[in-house]
Amino acid sequence: MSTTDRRANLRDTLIDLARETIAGEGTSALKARTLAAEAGCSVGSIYNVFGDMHELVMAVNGETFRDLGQAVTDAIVASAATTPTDRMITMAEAYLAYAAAHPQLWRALFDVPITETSNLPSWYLEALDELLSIIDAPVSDLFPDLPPDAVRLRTRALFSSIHGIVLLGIEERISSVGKDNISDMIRFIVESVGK
Amino acid sequence: MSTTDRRANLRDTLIDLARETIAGEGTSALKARTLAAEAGCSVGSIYNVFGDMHELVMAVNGETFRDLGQAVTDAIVASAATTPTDRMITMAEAYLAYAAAHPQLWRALFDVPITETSNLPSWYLEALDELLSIIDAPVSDLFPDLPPDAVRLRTRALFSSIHGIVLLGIEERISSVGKDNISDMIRFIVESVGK
DNA sequence: GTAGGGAATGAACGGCGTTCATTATCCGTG
DNA sequence: CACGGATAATGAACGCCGTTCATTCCCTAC
Repeated sequence: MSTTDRRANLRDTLIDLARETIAGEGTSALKARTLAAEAGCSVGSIYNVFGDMHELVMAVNGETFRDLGQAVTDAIVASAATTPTDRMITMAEAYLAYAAAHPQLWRALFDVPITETSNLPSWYLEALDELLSIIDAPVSDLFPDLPPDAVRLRTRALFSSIHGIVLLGIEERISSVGKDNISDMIRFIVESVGK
Repeated sequence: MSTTDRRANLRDTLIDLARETIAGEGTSALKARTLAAEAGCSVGSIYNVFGDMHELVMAVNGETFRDLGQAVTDAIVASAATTPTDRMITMAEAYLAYAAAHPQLWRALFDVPITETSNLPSWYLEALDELLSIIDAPVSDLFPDLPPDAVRLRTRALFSSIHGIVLLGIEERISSVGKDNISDMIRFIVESVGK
């Protein structure tokens, strides 16, 4: 095995272990020394692969984004939903299901520091853009006369709304709101938009 | 001045200084040593007043919550909005305005760790509850036949939606979405709900 | 076999929140 | 006023963190 291969191997190993830790105990539980011990390498080796720990989290997030997009797409393909509203509901429910199934990984997606948008990797905005473009389809069907920018604005509004409902819903799931309630809230908003 | 008074004074001083730091550079910029130097006391004294730094942030958040609620209430009182929909829009715009004016203080409200809901102070949930009860009024007017629980669920959905739009909108304000766009998204959602 | 260079190493650094033995201060009592 | 016990203030020290870098190791090309 060549040097390059081993390096790529270590990269994959680190990402896998990091994802496991994040999924189980959250981003803040990810420690360089612990990770190095788990991976069977030194702390320094981590920094030969990633510039810093944050970059590693972002690498995990990249894969999480792909998974999430796939989950939403799969849900649409698998469903028999026909009307734009039904399709939007299906997507939103898939989003909720993913967040509920992998709360810590999902949370890590939006835990990135936001001091400067410029230091967000470009693929990050592109990944979100891709997610939005999936939702564009039913929104566009719902408002066939609108130009693409206007459709995208409504898509953004809809996605942000669902995101907010899921976010606040999941965070205080003990207090009052159960998963059924979150579902009801999602349907209320989406159905309101879909006439 | 009695011991108790000075202690209360120190408490207020620390909260004020902490708010200044958080408002200017964010929660993560709040350091015990720096704060002690600014307040003219030792690091240990901070821990005589607050159990830990997190508790201090929560104290700041408590006042921020009051401010925010007041801002929303003031907006309603000042406006000539009559229809439920107009009143909801007024509230949502006030929420956006507050978040835009004090982004770091507003963000700190939702940066609390969420491992256990039980360790969230009860006044925290009550403060959010109070905010929701303000919004209940127009929602109840809009759906006069609904029982209080159902109204509250729709209120929650609406608030969460606006929150999500403001959250994602403010975070990437450089990239694409301007404040006007955020306003448009808010109106789109609220007006959809308001028929 | 060997020289060169990139990769691996882990001790060390600086910064953090938090603790706690020590010191200073207050206040009710004799 | 004097004194003693409780209470508050202090900041050095502790443990943990991410990150660095002088050193060592090992692979590869000649």
